[in-house]
Amino acid sequence: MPHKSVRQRLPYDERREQFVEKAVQFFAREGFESSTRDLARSLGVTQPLLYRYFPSKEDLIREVYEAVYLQRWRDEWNDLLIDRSKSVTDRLNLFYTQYTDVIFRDDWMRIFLFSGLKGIGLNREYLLFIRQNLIEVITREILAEHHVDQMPLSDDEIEFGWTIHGGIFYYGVRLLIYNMAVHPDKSFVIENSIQAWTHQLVAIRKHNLN
Amino acid sequence: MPHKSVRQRLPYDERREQFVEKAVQFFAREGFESSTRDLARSLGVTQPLLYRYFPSKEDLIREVYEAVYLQRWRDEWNDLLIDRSKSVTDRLNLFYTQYTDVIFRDDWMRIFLFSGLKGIGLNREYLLFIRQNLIEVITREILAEHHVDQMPLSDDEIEFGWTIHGGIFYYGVRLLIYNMAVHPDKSFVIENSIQAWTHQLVAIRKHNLN
DNA sequence: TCCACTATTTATCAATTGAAAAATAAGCTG
DNA sequence: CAGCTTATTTTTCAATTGATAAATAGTGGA
Repeated sequence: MPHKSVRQRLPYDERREQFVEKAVQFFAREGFESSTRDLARSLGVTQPLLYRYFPSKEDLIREVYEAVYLQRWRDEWNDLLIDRSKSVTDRLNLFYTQYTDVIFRDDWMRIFLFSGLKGIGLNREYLLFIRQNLIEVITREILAEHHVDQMPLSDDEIEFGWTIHGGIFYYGVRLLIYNMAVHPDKSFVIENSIQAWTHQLVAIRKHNLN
Repeated sequence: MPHKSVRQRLPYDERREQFVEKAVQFFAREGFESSTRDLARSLGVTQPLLYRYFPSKEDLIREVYEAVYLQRWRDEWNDLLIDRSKSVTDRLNLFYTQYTDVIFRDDWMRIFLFSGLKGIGLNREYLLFIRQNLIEVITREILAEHHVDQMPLSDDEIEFGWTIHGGIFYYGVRLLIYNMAVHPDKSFVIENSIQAWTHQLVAIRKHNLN
């Protein structure tokens, strides 16, 4: 009974997608310094096959970044955040619940941190995106709801938004990177962060009005 | 004119200390996957010399962790945080100013994140230490100052402490890992975080008293 | 059924890696 | 100055790495 070398032959596009998808999980687990041989093994193919689809390891990694960062933001979130038929608190609760469902995953978190340490440009671009589409929008909406939106946003107010956002993000880091025993209820963290955000932000603005 | 091979001969302990110290900076800059040859070059010695002082690269890295984590906490901070001759706000301001002076450095931040991603045990130990010596202590002190310290600390209250602490920590991540344009005034972040901490913590306790 | 195309594997290379063994030289002690 | 100790370098190895070239085998079309 000869061992048939089961050679799975897939269409180009299908194989390529499969590679990127699995590479996300693999590199998140093992880090980007892991070998292409190990990656190929976890894919059930031989290592040179990777080079039919990606000219170099670096190119593959770039595709991994793009798959993680750029393809997981939902455009509907932009609309949700400025939907004034809901209270800001409701909007923020809804948004952060969904957003953390997406980013509080092992692959997202680890690749975000791995790529940050490697000094990848995509990382800074993503954070710039977050600033413009999250921090600034939310800050504006909170101030509007409290009728203190006569003046443009200040650096102080933006910075405090980052601080709160970072607090929520850090919950994911403790949970997924450090495997700590965090509060079992994610919504507790979100609700309190939002409450602190609105309260403290209004205090900052009123303080700076003088 | 022959090129004299300047062979610097140092006492064992001195050379060893030098190696660990410089290795901290090197690995923070280049990551732990960098070669021992590059490290040796940056030290001005040959690569096999490292193996006279550390049995393996892994052992050297472990010493780097210890140098970064364990040797930078100041015992006086434990006293400062419970010094009730000062207000909690003053204590926290003072503490976080000094603490962030220590950890908001390229080597500390990057090694903390690198080692976290590699799943090193030391990392979790450090966070346990932070919980006991920071989060819990601070939470207790805030509640005492507001005369609502009749009941023991709850998970809710601890978790919120982590959220605020994480917000401050994230400022360092944005500054040193992502090289972003953060608020130029570190003390602004600290002051607002402390204010949000005390305010929201008391709110949580009062809410849970019902 | 045969052929052409190409997805996949086998075989291989040069560079880099962590690590060990052997050779050398600095510096102390007498 | 002789001689011993050991810090440091030179030499070398086997394993692993990213990557390429050649060989092989599925698959669809004529």
